[in-house]
Amino acid sequence: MSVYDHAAIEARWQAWWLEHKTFKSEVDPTRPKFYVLDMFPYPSGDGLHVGHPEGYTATDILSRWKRMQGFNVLHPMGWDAFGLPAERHAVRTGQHPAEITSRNCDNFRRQIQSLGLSYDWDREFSTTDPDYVRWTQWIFLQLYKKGLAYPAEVAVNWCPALGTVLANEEVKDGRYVETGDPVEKRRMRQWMLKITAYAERLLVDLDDVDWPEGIKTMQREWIGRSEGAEVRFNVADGDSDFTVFTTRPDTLFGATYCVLAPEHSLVSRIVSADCRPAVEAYVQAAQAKSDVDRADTAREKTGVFTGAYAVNPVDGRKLPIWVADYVLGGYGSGAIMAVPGHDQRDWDFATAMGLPIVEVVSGGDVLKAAFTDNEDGVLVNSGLLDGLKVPQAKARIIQWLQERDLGKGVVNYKLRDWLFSRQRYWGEPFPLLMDKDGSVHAVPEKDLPVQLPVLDNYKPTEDGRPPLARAEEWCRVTDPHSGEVLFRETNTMPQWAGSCWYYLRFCDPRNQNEAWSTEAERYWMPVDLYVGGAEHAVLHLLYARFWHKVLFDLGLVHTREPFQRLFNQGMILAESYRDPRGKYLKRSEVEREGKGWKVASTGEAVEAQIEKMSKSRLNVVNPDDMVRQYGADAMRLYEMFMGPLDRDKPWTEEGIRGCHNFLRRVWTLFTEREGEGLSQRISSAPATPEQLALVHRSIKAVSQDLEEMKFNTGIARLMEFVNEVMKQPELPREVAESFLLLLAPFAPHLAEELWTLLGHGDSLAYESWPAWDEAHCRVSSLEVAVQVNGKVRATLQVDAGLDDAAVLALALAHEKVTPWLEGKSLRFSKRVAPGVVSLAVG
RNA sequence: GCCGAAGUGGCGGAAUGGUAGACGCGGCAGACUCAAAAUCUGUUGUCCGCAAGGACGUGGGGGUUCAAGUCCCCCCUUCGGUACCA
Repeated sequence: MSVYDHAAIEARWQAWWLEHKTFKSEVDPTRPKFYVLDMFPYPSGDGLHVGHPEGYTATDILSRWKRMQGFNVLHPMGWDAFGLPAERHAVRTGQHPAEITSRNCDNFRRQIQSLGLSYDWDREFSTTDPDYVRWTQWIFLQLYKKGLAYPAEVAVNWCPALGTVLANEEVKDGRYVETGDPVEKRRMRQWMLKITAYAERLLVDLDDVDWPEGIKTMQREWIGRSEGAEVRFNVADGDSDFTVFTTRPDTLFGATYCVLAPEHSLVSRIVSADCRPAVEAYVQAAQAKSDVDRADTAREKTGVFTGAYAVNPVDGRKLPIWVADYVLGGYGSGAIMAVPGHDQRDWDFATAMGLPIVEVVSGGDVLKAAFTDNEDGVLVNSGLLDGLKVPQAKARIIQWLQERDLGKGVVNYKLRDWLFSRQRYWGEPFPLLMDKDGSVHAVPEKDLPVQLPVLDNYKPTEDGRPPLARAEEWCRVTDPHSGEVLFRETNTMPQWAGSCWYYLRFCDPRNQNEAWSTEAERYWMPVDLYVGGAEHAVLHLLYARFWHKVLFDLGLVHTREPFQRLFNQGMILAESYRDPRGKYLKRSEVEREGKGWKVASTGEAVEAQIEKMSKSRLNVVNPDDMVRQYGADAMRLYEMFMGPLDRDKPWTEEGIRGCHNFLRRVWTLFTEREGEGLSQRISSAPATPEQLALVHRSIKAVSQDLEEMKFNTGIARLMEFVNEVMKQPELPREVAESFLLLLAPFAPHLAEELWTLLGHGDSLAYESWPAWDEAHCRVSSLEVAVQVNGKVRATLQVDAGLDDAAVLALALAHEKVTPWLEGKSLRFSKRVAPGVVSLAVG
């Protein structure tokens, strides 16, 4: 008997697939398409860890399965290769980021190919390829021409540690989400994309995609639509006014003061002389306050009176105007009317400052807390609104305001425009030129791509301008027509740019004349299944949807949404070990001691915990090691066998060993005999009814599990099949072949090898997926459990053809059942399922 | 605080309202072996019992049902997301 030599088998088939371009796909209108896409990786210098291939394996299994079902499968892979790590490396070493990137891509490709993933490698590209950058810039120009890209002097999130600005979405609690570096506010001229123009469609079209509800909810909350009204307030004894946004215009009679955000432009104009020092101090302090501090909702509310009053448009009452930082400058109009009776924040503020609280919606006790019910509450103390319920009162007052031109119903969004420029080197240059007056000129499309200049230093300039400003020659361009000297934009695009449209380029990646052909886009799009981590729930997925909608409006794509179905795989976790001082230890430095762990060299007790894999925790598992020891097929199998794809799961080496054992059992099943070749167990005899039942049930179960992406239970079915046939002396050829086809998507190398051993000359990649026949799934006899008052008291073996009445009679007469019925009256008796009889006595 | 997901053996996990724990890991026993490893076979929720068998058991508490891990109500814990958005 030969041994299962996974290394040789896997090398042979990987070479065969590459050489024969087995997984090359082309537009073919005669066949149905299936576009299955992985979120492409940033090729870091560390290479893959075993978390990456989880999603890749799942999509690969589906790709292989869909091919066997006759689909024309588009399954591409590429590299999201612009980004900061390569740039930092370049700053340190002086090497060009492109060199580093290209090395990393080679490594990622090697690792991915070593897993036998069936990508169409003819479609591979990197977002940093000039050929790709050209079209990224081209799309940017389309946005620019539509007025969706504009420069603005804005308060930005400046990260001193990185020397660049960040998008709102990249900052949380005043820190950069990736590194935790603090972020501060600065005013700078930046390029913005008008994503807010698409807020409503980005929200509404979520209804039409098959995404996890959680992700949809996160996007909806990020967009943050709220319906309300804008109301204009005049400042008493002056000629200025300001507008507030409120979702509760019905409570207008309950407003007892107004608040302006510290940033509000009106503050300095209306402040009274005696209040001015206090207000100016407060505004300054608010500006100096870090985002971390301002984001702290638990802290006491603060604010100062301006000395000015606003006039409530509904009743002419004078309301004091305050400045407080609980009102945000960037949302709505940066000003509110405060209704402490019915808004908890206003209530807190009013209580702290001794401002009056008035009840205008009955149902609560506004002395104790704000009453915020907005459905059944009835308006009081509100003139024309008295007696109305909240929804009716809202409609009524909006109408009243509109008739008098004092306000109007509006919809507001939390979503802000997308800050789209970065002060970095390793990104796409903007295809834009500035003249002396500061007017912007688009680079003609024929001159794209605008390539990055070569620099000898990738740091920002001494005076804080982006690295591209170092390339003085590159920056100066002479207009061929006017002879005028123009200056290039020295900001670059954020890393999100490249990933906003790569799924479209994959449809037609070698097109030299356009970003993609209509033919390819119409055939392949939309992406039928998109698999990746949930960490991109808002950022990438919102940005890509935005670009896609712009492209849709331009007639360049034919679907409203790019990703029809989205699936988020869970995280792969791993055990990590810390000594009593909290220092992390490698797996090789610790050993088992009873139920716990100890340091191998010193015997000191060690704390073990399951955590996210990371370099700093010393618990990263490298797929190269796993492939070497157990093989790519075992690696793939284990990634899927660990548990449901969407859950977080801990990696254990025992687990992958188990999957390796299973594959070795399969190998043994087919090859066990003296010498080489096929096992004598494989027979030409026809399958018995029992064998047919086994194989047809397996086909059915595996097919249904694949349909639902339940890979773990699908693999369990394959294991059950092998456990069963291992007990039998013969394995009919037809049964063996069906099994190999079921195994093929999961463990393709071994399946190919054994397929060949059975005498087939070609790859099984395009063999038909086996079909099951319900008639064969049936068995001649089955077990029936008999429950008495919900507890199983007996099981009987009955002929499958027996009718319910007969089975019931057998159950009632069974010797283990009768004692439970004695002296009781039968209240319920029924065969409630093929395998269950339920009896109730009392 | 709010939104979302999840709590099942020693571990990863399985289970259209119908025999809880499939499948795998780990453990135990046996076969093979001079021996070990590998492999194969059996066994393995907990408690009581020699056994037959019984009781208990899916985070906790109620409820619906002939029947609840699954459906309903309340609560606890963990993990993600979000946070003064008027």
